[in-house]
Amino acid sequence: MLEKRYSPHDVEKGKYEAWKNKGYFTSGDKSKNPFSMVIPPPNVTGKLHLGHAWNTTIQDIIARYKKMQGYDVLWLPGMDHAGIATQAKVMQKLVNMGIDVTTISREEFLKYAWEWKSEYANNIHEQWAKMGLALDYTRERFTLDEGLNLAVRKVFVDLYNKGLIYQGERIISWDPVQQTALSNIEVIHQDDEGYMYYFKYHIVDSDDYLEVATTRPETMFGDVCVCINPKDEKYAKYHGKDIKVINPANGEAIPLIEDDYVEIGFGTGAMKCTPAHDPNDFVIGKKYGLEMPIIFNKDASMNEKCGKYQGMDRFECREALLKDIAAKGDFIKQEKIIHAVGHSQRNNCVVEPMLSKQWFVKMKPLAEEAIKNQEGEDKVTFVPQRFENTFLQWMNNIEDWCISRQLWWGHRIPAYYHKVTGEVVVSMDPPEDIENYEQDTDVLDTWFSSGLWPFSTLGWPDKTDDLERYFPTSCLVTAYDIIFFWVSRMIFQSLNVTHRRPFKDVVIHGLVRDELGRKMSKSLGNGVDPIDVINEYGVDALRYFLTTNSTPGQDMRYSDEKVQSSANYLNKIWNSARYVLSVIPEGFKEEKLDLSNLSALDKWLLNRLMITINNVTVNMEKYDFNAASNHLYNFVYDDFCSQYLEMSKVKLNGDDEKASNITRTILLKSLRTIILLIYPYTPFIAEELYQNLPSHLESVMLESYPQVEKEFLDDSSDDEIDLLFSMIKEVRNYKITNQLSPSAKLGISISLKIKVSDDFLLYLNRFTFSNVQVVNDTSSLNGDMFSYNYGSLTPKSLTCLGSMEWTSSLKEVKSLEVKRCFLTLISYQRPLKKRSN
RNA sequence: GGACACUUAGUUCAGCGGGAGAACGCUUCCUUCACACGGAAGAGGUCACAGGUUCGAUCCCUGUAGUGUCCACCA
Repeated sequence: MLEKRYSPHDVEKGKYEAWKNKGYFTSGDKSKNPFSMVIPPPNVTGKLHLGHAWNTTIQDIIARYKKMQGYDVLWLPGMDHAGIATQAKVMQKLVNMGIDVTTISREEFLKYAWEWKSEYANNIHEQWAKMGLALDYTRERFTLDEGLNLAVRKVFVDLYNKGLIYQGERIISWDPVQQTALSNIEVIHQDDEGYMYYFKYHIVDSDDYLEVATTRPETMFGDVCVCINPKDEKYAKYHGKDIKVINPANGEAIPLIEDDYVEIGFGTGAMKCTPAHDPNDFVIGKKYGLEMPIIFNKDASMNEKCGKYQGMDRFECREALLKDIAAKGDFIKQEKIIHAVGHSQRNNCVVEPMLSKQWFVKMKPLAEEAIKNQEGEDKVTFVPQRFENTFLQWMNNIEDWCISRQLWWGHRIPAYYHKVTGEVVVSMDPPEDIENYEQDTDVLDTWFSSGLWPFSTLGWPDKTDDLERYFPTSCLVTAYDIIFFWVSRMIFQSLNVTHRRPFKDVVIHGLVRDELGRKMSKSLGNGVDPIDVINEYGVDALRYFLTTNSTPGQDMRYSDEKVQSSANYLNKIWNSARYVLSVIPEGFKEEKLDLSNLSALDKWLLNRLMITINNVTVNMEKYDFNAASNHLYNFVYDDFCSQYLEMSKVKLNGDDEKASNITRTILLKSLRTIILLIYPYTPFIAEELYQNLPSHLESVMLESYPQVEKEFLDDSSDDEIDLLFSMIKEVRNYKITNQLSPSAKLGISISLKIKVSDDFLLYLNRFTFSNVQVVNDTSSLNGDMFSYNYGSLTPKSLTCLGSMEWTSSLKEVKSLEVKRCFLTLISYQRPLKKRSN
């Protein structure tokens, strides 16, 4: 027997372990068609947040739904080593432990990092369990495990041999805090307040000077020339002459170069050129074969090329330099500006463009392949579709990908340098005479290995059964903010390596924001811990809230009230189940239902039920969980609880045994269907209620998804039932607006223009507390006319369905003066479309 | 500078060529035996603005304004 109140924590207890131990999460039933997903591997850096909860719940719904549909579902779990983020956290931890991280060896550090990993992996496992995720743990992977390392090495070597990976000296974004190179998309451009500083660059052997502006005066130590446009009339007197100017930072004479690159009329028209610290200047430097002095140390302090400023932090140096130049009279002015400044995605420090030797992936050929693939049969379907544009736009404008990182935590680059000759060997395995070589000390960008995730986790490069069976995967679920980082990389890596798309569908969702619509962040302290929400409202309520409160691809606001409201809905289902089960006697035999033995109300309800199954299924197939759940919600509240369930009491209290048993059968059938339809969203309460059904399997997880039974798609009773509900509502409204008690007894005469069943009067009397009589001729009645419409289409289909008269035989009424009146019910036929979609 | 999204009830959001909806909040009534985490009946919206297409537009098109996000090397 169910408790009166739905108590989530009692319901949740023990179920996850039971499912898991029974092996319900394990894939591999070869008698079924496969359906596969890989989880977006969370970083092993911390706790899972609401975004993870949302992301994984969507996948869990899909997994459970597909399982019910008879698929062999593989949902593969795993975690990401998250190079920079994890290394930073582990380093911090070591500092806190009092360990000197400046002297620690690579091996020692990695030992600590692996300890960290196993600790955080545990946390994540616990959270997955709390969320109720049907993950196949027998296939769990880690982006840094041995199998994946093999895949990474293979891909690296293949790309290198194809000429798609190269080592080169180029301007990259340098993170001076982590002291590593970053890829372009790991740099976030923020509009920061800054200054444009104007300086005098004196012309050698002249009193004249050029006015040159910069936002980064400290880079002047790396200036190798000043550029003007050869057509700029402002500088006509310098054209074609061999002129040198004095760099006010260090007094060195540098050439004045004329190049079209400089835009006439922009700024002062004269541009300082620092090839090692600016991507544009780098191009000019290359063009003219200029020197490219690097002026920063790895931590972005000034190096030995900066004279007395050596050792200063770059920003300190800026201030000091400004003062010194001003003292010499060569500082003209400064203007406040707002400009885009690159920050590290990980630690928000200002990144420094810097010339550096790194490994790159040549992107053009890979991008072209990915773009072309979207035109063919094997394309990746984006849901919602508009995100395909986001993807294509990025692929169309992509630059080469810097993949080397100056870190320890990651896949080490399989390149070996000969100690004597300097020869570079790139190979899966170390050279046989390894003692003569040194392996590259860098590791790969984390996203390089996660880009292989959909096939590396299935055993690639080996031709495994899993790979054969589950790849390409069916579906991938992720938020829009990592389309560039991950989705697109999986697509081009997969196409290049396996010549197949990595997944058929990619379902994109938004971000969770706080109640005020702000991003949740540590610095704002507005994050919500899913575990807290679960402790307060239960995991099913959280899951239901997360997956039913936004449109695909849109952001969502977290709201305690909405989680509460979800819990209330579950309580509603709980109590409707309690009622249904309470009216089913021990050993009850279900009646065989067919249209001939059903009442108008029964037919109406079953029709609604079938339409609901259809609507839910259609939307589940579209990954529109909000729409799907709304259809079920409306059925549960309106059709089932408010109408059928209330009215069932009339039959069940009557003496028609057969009719009662049919009613019981329909109640059970509806309840069972509701449980099965809600189950993918809220598996815990569904399992609990399911176990209380008179007949059931070992677990709801073994059930099949409800199917539309066409014989019950019958709307022939809809007019009668709609009329009945309308009349009841109208009478109740009449009582309230006339300040009558709800149970006031009215005498009502009605004249009906459609044929109704015997039950009609029975229900009307019972639910209006009235004594209704049918009259054929309304002309003898007098009183006020009320008009009531429901639905509408065209005036042509207007049908007069009935009218009723009130009589004032009242008891216990507040106002005894009740007018005699007619209530005329007018019906337009509703458009069929509205009923069935 | 490009691109995308958003603007609908007091609030948060669905919907989308023909009926304007949900949740929460609000009003009135009801503790009748599934549920007060409830029930019944309501109030509340020129669906941002302006044009256009259409028999008909909240929905399609164009433009305007505002909001948000992403992308972009301009000194």
